[in-house]
Amino acid sequence: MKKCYAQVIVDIEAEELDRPFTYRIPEEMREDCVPGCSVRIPFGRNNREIQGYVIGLSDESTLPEEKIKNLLAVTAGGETAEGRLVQLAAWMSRRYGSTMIRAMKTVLPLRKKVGAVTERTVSLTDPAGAASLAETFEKKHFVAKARIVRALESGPKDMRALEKEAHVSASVIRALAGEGIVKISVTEILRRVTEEAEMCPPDVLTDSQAEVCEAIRREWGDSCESRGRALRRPVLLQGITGSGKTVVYTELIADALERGEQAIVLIPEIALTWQTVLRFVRRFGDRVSFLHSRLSGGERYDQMKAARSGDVSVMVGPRSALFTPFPKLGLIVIDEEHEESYHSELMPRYYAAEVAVKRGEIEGARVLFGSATPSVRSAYQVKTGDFLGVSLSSRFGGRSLPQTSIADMRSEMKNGNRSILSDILREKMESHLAGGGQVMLFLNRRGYAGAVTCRSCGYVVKCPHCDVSLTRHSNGMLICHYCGYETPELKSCPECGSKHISGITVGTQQVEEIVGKAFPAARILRMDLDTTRGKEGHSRILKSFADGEADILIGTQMIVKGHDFPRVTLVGVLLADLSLNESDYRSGERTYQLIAQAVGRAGRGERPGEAVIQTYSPEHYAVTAGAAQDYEAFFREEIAFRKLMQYPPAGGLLAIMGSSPDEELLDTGMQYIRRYIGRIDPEGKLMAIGPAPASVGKVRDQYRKVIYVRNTRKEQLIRAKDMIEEYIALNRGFDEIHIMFDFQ
DNA sequence: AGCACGCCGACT
DNA sequence: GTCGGCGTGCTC
Repeated sequence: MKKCYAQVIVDIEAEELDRPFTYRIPEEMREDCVPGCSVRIPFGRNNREIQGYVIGLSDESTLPEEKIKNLLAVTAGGETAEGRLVQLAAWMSRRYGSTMIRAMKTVLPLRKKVGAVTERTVSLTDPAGAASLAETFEKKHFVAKARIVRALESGPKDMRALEKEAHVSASVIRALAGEGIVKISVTEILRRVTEEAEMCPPDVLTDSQAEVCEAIRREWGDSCESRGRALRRPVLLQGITGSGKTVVYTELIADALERGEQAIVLIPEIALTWQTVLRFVRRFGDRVSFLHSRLSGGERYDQMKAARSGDVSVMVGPRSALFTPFPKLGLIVIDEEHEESYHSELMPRYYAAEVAVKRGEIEGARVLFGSATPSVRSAYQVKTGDFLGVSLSSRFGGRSLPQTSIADMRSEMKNGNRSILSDILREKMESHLAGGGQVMLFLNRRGYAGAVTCRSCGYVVKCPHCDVSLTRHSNGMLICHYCGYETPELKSCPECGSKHISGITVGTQQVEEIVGKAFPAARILRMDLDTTRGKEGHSRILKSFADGEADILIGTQMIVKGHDFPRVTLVGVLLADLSLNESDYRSGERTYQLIAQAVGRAGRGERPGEAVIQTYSPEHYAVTAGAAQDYEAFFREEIAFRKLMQYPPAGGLLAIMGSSPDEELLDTGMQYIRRYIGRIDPEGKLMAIGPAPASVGKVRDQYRKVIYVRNTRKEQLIRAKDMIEEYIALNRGFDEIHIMFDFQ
């Protein structure tokens, strides 16, 4: 049957209207009317013509036929920033399998909240004549107007406060404003950082920075004017920490501004990269604005409005800043592209890097990724030629990479050293501390939960089918989260027979105690969730360490990100390979990134740095390549593994995640889906595994199970997803089960 | 948000 | 009667 009704979101900023309205699609518009397009619609009693966006189509409607109006016209929707964002939302809802409404809410700036921040103030145009004015109103029995004037005699008032105080509705105040008796002024609540920051002239580029800029401009055809809105390849800029990626971003942003275009810069976490933000502000002044998690809904909304109106041209922020509605977006930069925070955990579970490429396509904007340790997925895109890869090789100021040594904890154990510090790390700490250098000890806590390893030989208990490590559950069973394989807990190591096989349990606190005993004279700072609680907790610790108030800093992930400590000469990575044990196909990638980042912290000042990596798997490529900061070597091994196992990016992976308070119901439902996949794919081309318990099997009394479907071709997976969705919609048995799809 | 509808006191 | 301010409710 022909789809003849459209669900339309109305382009009016009011909470009560933030829901779909049904319109009839005239015969001649049925072809053009697709989700994501914009339409002209009659709205309200007077049928005034306004803009709307189609979020879905349907064959029938529950509304009485006479209530439904016809669409007036269908337009492409690419003319306004909103129209293009709605197109993007339509793509996202297809790509990530969410509803269109969810995608729209992600993409469009949220509507202003009622009673949120004080924004409008009302004042009298002629305060002196207030008393007589009020009297004339009272004589005419204009009670509401008189009350307003009386209330304003004492001075300007906030609009909402005035409404309450004078017991009037907004319409009366607006009427008075229309007569010119009061003035409604919108208060500027945009936060400006410019005043705090001195403006700086453009950086002087090093040779290698200038070269990289030129290569990128050549690729995008920005040096010769004539390439128009052709599709431009995204660029992956690889540069080790300290090589000056930010300088390159700044240059290319300047290019965009010069063309009269705007730019978006995504950063992982504003608190951790405040320095980077300040650099943009120093260069571009009040043309820069930024988003962060502390902003209220209203403030966020105002930022977006400032972007649309052209008050700002550069938006810096976390992944949500990707949806800034600029009139002519010219460049999207994603800094530290490999960071986890670019994956959304809410529906739609989008991946910012991927959405950025799509937005670039829709807007005709250039896309630039930057990272010291690119995600395997982006590096793969460079290999296939979808991205251009460029790299900044030399470290700023010609400083050399740290010297690294790998400490094999298995032989330490054999030699009778059961401590968490290897002999070599202890020796190096002694000499560096004696030489006046600072030491950072990085405790890798990733994969801490559940993985079972042998302390003698480093053996990790893995699933025989999936090549990921098993997780220990409270019932004493070891379970694979990919295929559901189960085996009872081991009493001794199958490799060497040692009894020291268990989950590893070490915290920063224990490390602090041990280090304190070994180095009684050293001043030690510890940084983890316990010590950083409270306002500005962690920047305070980092600052005091940077100021030289301590000799040793001990911490988890948070100490290796983004901070510059020029006096650190030695970095120790404890339990470097712990993250290898995560039951996830990306564990090697995470391990490499953590090690490479930690090693990169050493020797950022004048003196050369050293790093010691303690590990149970000294021969693993993620460890050796991480120690050498050799991305190429890591990537070669990793991509071979992914290809062999058909994991992304070599193959597509679709996770079908089900949750329900009823475990049995959930299990039958997921089994049905599994069987249905078998039916639509009799040849077994879709490699489905599961259902298995999700990595966290139960959250707030909701049981969770997952089915993985793998295939080299993404389109196959999208098709399968669509069919499964239909199947679920048709079967009442799924009413009590919540199903989510996640493409990787 | 913005508009019409209807209530109600006041005035030709 | 009817004029006009003022609050309410609805928008496919």
